[in-house]
Amino acid sequence: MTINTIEKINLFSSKAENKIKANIILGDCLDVLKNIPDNSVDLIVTSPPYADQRKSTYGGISPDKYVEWFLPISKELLRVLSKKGTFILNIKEKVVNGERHIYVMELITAMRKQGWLWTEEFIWHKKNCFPGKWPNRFRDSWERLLQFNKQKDFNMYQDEVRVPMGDWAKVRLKNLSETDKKRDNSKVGSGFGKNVSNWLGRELAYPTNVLMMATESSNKNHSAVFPKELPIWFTKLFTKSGDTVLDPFLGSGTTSIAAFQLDRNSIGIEIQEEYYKLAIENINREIG
Amino acid sequence: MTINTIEKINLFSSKAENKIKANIILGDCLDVLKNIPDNSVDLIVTSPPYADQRKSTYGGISPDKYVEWFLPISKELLRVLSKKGTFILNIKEKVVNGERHIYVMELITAMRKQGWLWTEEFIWHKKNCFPGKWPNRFRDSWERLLQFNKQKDFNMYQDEVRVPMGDWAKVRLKNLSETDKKRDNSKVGSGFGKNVSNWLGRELAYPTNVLMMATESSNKNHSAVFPKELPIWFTKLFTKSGDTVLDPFLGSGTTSIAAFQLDRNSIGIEIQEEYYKLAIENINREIG
DNA sequence: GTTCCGCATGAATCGATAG
DNA sequence: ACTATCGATTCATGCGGAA
Repeated sequence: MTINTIEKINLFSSKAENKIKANIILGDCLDVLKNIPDNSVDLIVTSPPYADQRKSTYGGISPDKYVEWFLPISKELLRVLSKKGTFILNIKEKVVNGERHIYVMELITAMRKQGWLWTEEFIWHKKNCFPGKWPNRFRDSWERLLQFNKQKDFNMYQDEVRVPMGDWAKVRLKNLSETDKKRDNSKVGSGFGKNVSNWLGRELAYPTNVLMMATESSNKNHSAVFPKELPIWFTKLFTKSGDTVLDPFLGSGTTSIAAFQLDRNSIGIEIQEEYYKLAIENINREIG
Repeated sequence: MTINTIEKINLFSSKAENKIKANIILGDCLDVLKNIPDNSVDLIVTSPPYADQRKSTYGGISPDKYVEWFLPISKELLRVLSKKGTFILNIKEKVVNGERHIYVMELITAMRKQGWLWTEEFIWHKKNCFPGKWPNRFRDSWERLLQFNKQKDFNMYQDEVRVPMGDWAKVRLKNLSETDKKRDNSKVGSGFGKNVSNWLGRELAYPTNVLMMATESSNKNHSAVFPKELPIWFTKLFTKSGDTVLDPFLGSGTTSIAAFQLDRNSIGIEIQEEYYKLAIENINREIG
């Protein structure tokens, strides 16, 4: 197990420990998780390898064995999550033999038996989904974002993600992507809090449980399936500054970057060295 | 069991029997379905009463007994559906005790055991969802449109639902829905097939499995929960002219109207006399 | 005949109150 | 304690009336 820690001063903290730490860890998450204390994480956001994906890494989890593979991990996640914390699981069942496989439904059932509450199911509506054409199926342009909690009473900071009234997705995405480019050089970036301030004066509304976000395809080094807006949105919604965010399947580092920029501590675990290095590289680049 | 049949000549049919029939039937669908021959229906589109809804009618199906209540019906539906036919089930689980209930997942599992294939899950993204604010939950703005089939090889006419490409399409579609309503009395209406013909010359794209449609809210006589675009879309996608569409929970007649306008035969079953009469009224008004 | 504004209206959910 | 009912909350939409 190798740990790489990136630190910065949290200007807004009044605590003695006023540093924000991003820990990037190389290792199998099942092992690494066992070293994380109980109730110490405020938010878990992750997009685990899908069934039959990333074969080289996890030995090719077949759809039929997906639940069996994931349950020991979710058990550890349940342990490390704080009482009022939230677990967001990005997942989508694949088509097997012309039919949608039921491992996601089985997983929800099994996790409920483990003690998780299945609080909500958000939809990630991908505007630019994977192209293609099949005789009996249209392109799949949505994924599940399953919300699990330990108890009914969890932390939720709804005001942090309010959006202008009307067609919020369009306006928001447009502003966001434009600002995103400009902000590339600005070191102070804290998500798109800045943009929201531009909207003051307009009336704000609470969003719904459907998130319309485009996938990021323009990344040269690695195609981030998970757009940064996703962890940003959930981090703002379910944590406050100084909290800790965990991603047991970090990939190229998106979750950690989002957390770091929003002044949240983070723990990112990645089993593959190539991605581990890439994640460190990416997070260092993002903070300038 | 009372049957009301509305007929019209199918101008495009070359068959000897060139009439299109819309049968509206008053009765419990479980009884009525038993009189429908095997493999005689090409598409089933329905939106059954949700758990704990419409108590007066179905005796208030509790979420815990929902599967048990629905399975005998789905068994009949499996029998009457043609080999290459499709069953579209509109459903959404409600929140019970702070948690999403799992009766929908249990239903899918149980229907698979009955012999159904769970081919796909479309998302109906409702733009105007029910308002409200809660401390731990956002507004629910999507519903499931579960697609079931008898076999992997089913009829699907993808070209019938193609839409113009690009952002331009959005504007166009918006205008469309507004115009559509004004044209409520137009006798020729066959969904927005007419409009598609206006788009000839434009580049067309296949849609995805996310449908963005608003609920029709302020209908004077009775609010149709199911926007007409929904059965229109699925009827065009999964049937051809002269085929038969079935809705065992007809409500105010939306499915039958869509089928009739698209030159498909239809069977609509409704248990409540009030709705039955309303459906007949609505379909007669639609055809002028 | 247009466009603009105001209004009623929902496949809901939570928390409190009452039996 | 556990269930049943009720009020409060909130926003996209179509309709009707007015300029």
